[in-house]
Amino acid sequence: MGHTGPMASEPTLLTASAPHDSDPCCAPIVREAMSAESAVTLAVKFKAIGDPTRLRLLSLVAAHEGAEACVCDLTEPVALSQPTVSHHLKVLVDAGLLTRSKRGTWSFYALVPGALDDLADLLRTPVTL
Amino acid sequence: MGHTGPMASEPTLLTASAPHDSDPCCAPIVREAMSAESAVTLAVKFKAIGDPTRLRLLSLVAAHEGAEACVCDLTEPVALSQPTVSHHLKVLVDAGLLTRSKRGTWSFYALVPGALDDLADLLRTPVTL
DNA sequence: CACATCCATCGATGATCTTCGATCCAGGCC
DNA sequence: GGCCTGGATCGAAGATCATCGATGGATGTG
Repeated sequence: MGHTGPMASEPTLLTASAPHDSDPCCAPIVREAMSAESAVTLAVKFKAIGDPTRLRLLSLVAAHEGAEACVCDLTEPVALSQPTVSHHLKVLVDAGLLTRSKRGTWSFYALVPGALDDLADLLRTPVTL
Repeated sequence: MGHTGPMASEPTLLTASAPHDSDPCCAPIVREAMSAESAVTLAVKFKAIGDPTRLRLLSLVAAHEGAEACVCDLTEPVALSQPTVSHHLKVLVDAGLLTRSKRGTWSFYALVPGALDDLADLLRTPVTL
């Protein structure tokens, strides 16, 4: 589906700022630390885990036997209907955080290896302020 | 404001799963790796950075001179109105990611030290699967 | 073949969110 | 005091989202 890239070109959240200006406020230049496109791409991923249900689904999948789970494993713990769970799983797949593999009648969802770690790296502040 | 806690009691996203069951699907028990309350609390933080505008605001504040910025510094880079920028900043403050300090007429926003790193730690997978 | 199970997709509905102009409050300045 | 500026708050409009029941496709079973 084209979502398994290691998002190599993603800049870190905080790039170094250049020392500048001396006014107390409203400096004419404000260097844009993050491009608008990168923000959109990144926001999709963070928005995917910015929902309690999807956060629990992610956790349930990872904690499940074999680090994968099918939809029928997840509907009961989150107490939501099957279409709703399928919808949330699709969001997570589209965000590149989960993979779907069909075996027989079942669809098994599993964590994309390193996807969460990549997100974690982007949140790291480069220097302790 | 009560948002500067190090969220010590927050469990990691992925707790160890107990080996169990042998059916291919629909195991009767699925241990809940993350409580519903933790998911809600965490989702608030991730939802806060799950928006392109807020992601850029966070980045702009961090990259700004002195690692702080006022509203008038941010409206132009994100090309949004002042009320909208104030709203987004409030969301970030409520999520515990930014602090607001009023000096004179201006409100200066700055990163909460360690807040992003705490989020990053929660995303880390405990064991490489 | 007939039937059951698992699941994705399709509207629809109600809630939440984003954005704005208008307004109001607080400080600084004449 | 009067005036200006920075910013928070207040509705309101439009968009997006979460959730569901209903449906249909795909696979396995009798």
